[in-house]
Amino acid sequence: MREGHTVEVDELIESYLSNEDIVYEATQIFDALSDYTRFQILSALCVESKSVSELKDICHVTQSAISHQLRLLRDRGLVFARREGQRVIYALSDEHVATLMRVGLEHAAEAVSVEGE
Amino acid sequence: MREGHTVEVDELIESYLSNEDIVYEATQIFDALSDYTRFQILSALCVESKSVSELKDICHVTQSAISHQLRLLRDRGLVFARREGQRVIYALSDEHVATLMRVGLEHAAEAVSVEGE
DNA sequence: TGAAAATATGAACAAATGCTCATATATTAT
DNA sequence: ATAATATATGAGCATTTGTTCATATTTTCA
Repeated sequence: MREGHTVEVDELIESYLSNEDIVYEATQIFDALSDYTRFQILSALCVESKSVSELKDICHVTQSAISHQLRLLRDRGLVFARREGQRVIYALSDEHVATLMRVGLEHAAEAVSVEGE
Repeated sequence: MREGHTVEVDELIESYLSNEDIVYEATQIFDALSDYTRFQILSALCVESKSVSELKDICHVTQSAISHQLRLLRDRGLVFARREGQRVIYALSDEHVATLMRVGLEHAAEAVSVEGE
């Protein structure tokens, strides 16, 4: 969309927009994706389920920081955990997350390439 | 996605994930959508371009608050402004925003309906 | 030119956020 | 039972965030 072109919004979507709870819930999922560490966690889980320590290695932050962020993601229903011996394995629990990340990354890739000249 | 089912991530997307700048840029667009006021602004602009005072009426916050948020959205390249007499008309400048909001709202609608029983 | 209307912006501040540190809990192996 | 490993969690803290208030800036109209 450029130069004054507007997007058609589905009727269904418009009905969602008038529902405060739904709008708030939507902002919550975007918030989950707005932090660098959480985004790394979720993108790692998009590829495959992983333990806390694996996620710690990927994200280069402390175990505590990972656990705190995983709790937030759990509370928001974006991931779920299952114990496997000493390890706790986390997995994505929402199919929309991968879609959002894909669209967000496509947007970002364009933005970065434009900015870099 | 449920019960251990994992999502296939496109090769292109995986290359994006290894680019720090792109990942950061992606978190920035999600951050833009993570605030209730900004989400209202962007969803209003999805339907049609609007002036600051129109947005103020829609979002039920002060003119100053709207202008501050519009500046943030402008700085991140999500909206652009054109003057029309005394008014300044804002419009979406990114086609991905509408897609993201649609997917986010679909997710939210499911989440809210599940929570509500 | 001067007043009114619309928008932008800087300072200040309370609230939220993400991290670290210390410590608790849970599981396995000795 | 005890130690070692993996994970969770509460408190504290520095930073960020979203808002309000006061004040600029811009445009129109009398």
